[in-house]
Amino acid sequence: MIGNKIENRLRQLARNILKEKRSEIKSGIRVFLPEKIEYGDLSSNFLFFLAKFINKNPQEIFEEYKDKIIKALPFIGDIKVLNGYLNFYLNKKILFEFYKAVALRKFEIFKNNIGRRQKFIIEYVSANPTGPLHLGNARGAILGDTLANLLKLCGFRVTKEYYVNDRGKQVDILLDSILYYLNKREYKEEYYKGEYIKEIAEKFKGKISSLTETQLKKFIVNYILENYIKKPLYSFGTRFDNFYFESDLYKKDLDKKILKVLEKKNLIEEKEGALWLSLTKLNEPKDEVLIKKDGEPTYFFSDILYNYEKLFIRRFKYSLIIVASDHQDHVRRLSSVFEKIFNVKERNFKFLVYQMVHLMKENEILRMSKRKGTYVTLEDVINLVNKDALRFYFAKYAPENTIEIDLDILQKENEENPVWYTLYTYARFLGILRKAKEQKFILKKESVKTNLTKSFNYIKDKEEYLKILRMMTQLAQLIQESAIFLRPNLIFQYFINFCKELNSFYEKERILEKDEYTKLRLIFVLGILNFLDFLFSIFNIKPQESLRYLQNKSRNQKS
RNA sequence: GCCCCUGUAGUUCAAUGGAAGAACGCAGCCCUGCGGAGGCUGAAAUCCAGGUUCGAAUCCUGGCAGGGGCACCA
Repeated sequence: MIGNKIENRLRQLARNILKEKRSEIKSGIRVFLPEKIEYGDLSSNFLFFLAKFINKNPQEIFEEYKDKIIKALPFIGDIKVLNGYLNFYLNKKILFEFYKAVALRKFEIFKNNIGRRQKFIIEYVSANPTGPLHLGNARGAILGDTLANLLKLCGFRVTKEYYVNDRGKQVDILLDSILYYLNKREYKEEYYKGEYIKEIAEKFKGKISSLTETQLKKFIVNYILENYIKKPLYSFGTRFDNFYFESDLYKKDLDKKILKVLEKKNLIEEKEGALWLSLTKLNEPKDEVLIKKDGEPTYFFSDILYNYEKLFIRRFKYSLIIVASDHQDHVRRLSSVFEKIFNVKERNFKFLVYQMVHLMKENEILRMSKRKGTYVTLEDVINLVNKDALRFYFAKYAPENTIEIDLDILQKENEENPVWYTLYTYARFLGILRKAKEQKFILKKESVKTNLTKSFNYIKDKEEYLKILRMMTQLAQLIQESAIFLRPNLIFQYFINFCKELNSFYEKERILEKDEYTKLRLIFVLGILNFLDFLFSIFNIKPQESLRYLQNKSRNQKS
């Protein structure tokens, strides 16, 4: 990736100039995307960094080392200084590489290799199999999907996993809730309510007497997993590589092994009939129960086993767990366990805590609770609004921000939702190809290949065309940045800005003209459409060929 | 009480210590058009007070305001 190449060369040059400060150079000198494309295709803080150690301002430093900088970066193109930034403009050779790539759908050009084929497990959603998924889970799903896609583009071997808590007290309560419905239990406040309990009770009514409780629980959990979790996830566009069951952790004596390890480290204590992990010895505010006095392991203990299994048995080099902020403290303690007891480095065991999704109703937060049966399921919401609209709506937010959506507004969401803008842009450019076809301009793959160079030579000095192409090249850098910082919302921002440029281009430049260059311009359009396909795919969205869906949606709104 | 997250145009959001950027709304302009559900132009913002820094929306300290968490639940 070109940004990394520049970064390495600049760091090398800094080492030559400064003759020391090695560690600071590595983290201090960076290449990044400039605020505006007018500033360049890529930028660096190189001069600011040197200014710290050399008593001169960035401009003077540039004058002094200009030749060396140019010599270090012979492959790049123009190098300019503005406001102390070093700005790079890619040369035509590099631009042509990108041009060729998008026209021929060779999206590898946007990849990088910081992952070096290492195994990366990303765990997300992982909602309890005690009821339907709700809207908040969808935020985790879109974050996980998008980050998984980005990490793959960075060369990691990614496994997407859903952890199923199929044992423990909540599952016991689930079974009791169903038995209560069938008049086999006394009422308790804690029982789950909601239509699905009735449905499952009716479904399993006949089998109750012939099955053990353990078997029943297994059936029920699987039923919920299939119908109330996997099904809405699939229609939302989320696929997992693996569903890992908590109960499987206790089949290989891993629990005994881990307990022994902890005992050896003198971190186990018996208090009030339960087995405790002495986290206070590791400077944590409180201890944690591992085995309850009834002999059952806690969720926390299972999580230690589960993540130990990920890192040391399945040998994932990197683990990322995406959770909502109501798990923030749990996750912090877990991280502390792995760093302090198992010596796992922070960068190998990462967490992304995203803030809650609040459903607003008349300016008040609608509190969602599975037990009370007062929640809006993901399925309900994607029946109301287009799932891509919902995906895009969530994709806009940085993870650490709370999302507040009014259901009424979400229902009305049509042209106000940015996804319509991107789809509209796509449709406009697709319209050009369709019109071309009507006028007997048919682009064959062979013809694209043979005319690529001509097409590039035609567009390469035209400002409007060039701006679009240059923006496309920036995606390579952006993919790496948004993956490293776990911020898929950066891609969203870029997407909207890119569409804005496309519409501006569309107004200014005509493609289908009565001259001999139409074919050359059509190749450019083809590249744009391919590129948009690629952008949509990062969000697991497939662009639609027409906007008919949207028109129906607006009509529905009126009726 | 303790811990975590957030406070940016009228509104909803963005910005790894580096050049505050969009969308919706608002004002003006552009329809004999490759899809006007567009485009162009403009007005408009970093909660308050200190500090660190060549440089702070971003880091630190103290306020103020909102959200989340502090179970032998998951």
